[in-house]
Amino acid sequence: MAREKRDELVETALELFGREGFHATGIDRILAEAGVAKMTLYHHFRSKDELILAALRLRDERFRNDFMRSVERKTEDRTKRLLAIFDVLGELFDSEDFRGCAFINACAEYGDRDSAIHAIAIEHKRLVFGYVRELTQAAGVPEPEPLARQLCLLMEGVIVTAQVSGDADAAAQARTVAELLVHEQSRRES
Amino acid sequence: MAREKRDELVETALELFGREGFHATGIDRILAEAGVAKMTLYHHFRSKDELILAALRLRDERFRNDFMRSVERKTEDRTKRLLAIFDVLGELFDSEDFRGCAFINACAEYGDRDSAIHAIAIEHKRLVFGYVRELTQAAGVPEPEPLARQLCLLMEGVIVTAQVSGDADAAAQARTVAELLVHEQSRRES
DNA sequence: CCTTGGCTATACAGATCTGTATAGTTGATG
DNA sequence: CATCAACTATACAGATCTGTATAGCCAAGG
Repeated sequence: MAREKRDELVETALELFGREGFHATGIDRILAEAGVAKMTLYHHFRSKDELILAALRLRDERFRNDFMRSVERKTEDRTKRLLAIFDVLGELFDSEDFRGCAFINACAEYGDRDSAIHAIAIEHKRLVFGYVRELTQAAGVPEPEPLARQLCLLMEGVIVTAQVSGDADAAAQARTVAELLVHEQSRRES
Repeated sequence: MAREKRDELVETALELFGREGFHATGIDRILAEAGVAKMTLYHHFRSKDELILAALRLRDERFRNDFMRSVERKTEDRTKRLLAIFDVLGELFDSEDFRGCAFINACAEYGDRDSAIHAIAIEHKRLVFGYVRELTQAAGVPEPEPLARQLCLLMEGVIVTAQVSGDADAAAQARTVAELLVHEQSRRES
């Protein structure tokens, strides 16, 4: 039972923070939407910042799971998976409530690098990079680390472009660049 | 004289919005820092949002001017200018008060696409893209438009990565990708 | 039955926010 | 000198924010 209200809060908070932003979303709004009393919130969390952190932790876990699963379901071919990354991102943008990367947005509002909120964003990006590097390694390219970094740069670019300019086609653009990068690596291999 | 106080306000606002964020920066803070009375602000601007818009307009103008000038000073070679983009960005990140792209950050806080603030961000990105397309056209590549889009994706990726993860080296990574893209185009040309 | 712990409801403290009202100051220009 | 416009100073309205204090409900488990 202890979990239910807490989870309700984090879930609602994540949605509202994503839709309206962190500062713009008041505690009261979250409580009303979640149907939870204020004292319950402060029983589970020390402050609003702690709730933000919990929401971002959930987002990190959920996003990475969904992302990995989606990429791996696209194809068994280890090389094609590197391109599937951008197909998965492209599908993400079709959702009408897409509001960009929650962690990039968090860094926009909490720019201080010492902030725990900013720190969790850094960690999220590090973990995503780790996964992409696993993919490049599995693909057996000669230089997996640099390729992973390049792909991550493209990913960030695609996400931001889709968010700001609403250009869902950006994913396809990035995919062609990724093809070139992968092709270049396999050329160097031979 | 009319301009001075107004300019002071916009200048201070731009700096504080960049450092702390838009919602997190109160009017009173801007007034104190600028040394201006509150009534003066509301004489020049109808609301805080109008001040934000003015600050972003200044930012757009200033950024694009600086950016274009910097790129063009790097080299006269029209093709190398496409790579110089990323050298210029890399230098930007060295500044310790670099807080990412003000327009990406604005979209994080004002996610609604109908918002005037979001709209000015879209316009900024459109103008930057226009400049990059001019560069690719001047370089005489066979497909200037797609190349410009790809370069812009990389630019966004670099900016965000430098902001979130503090990875100033990202610019160099992006540069190598750009080299490959440009090289590929000149190969297709022949 | 009775205690305990999670949850609710309400009220409030104290700060901060945007925006306004009012009255006074200053400085350039006719 | 007089006027006019920009600017200042102060106070305040009204909303909203985070966080706390207090008191009570309700259901599960010994």
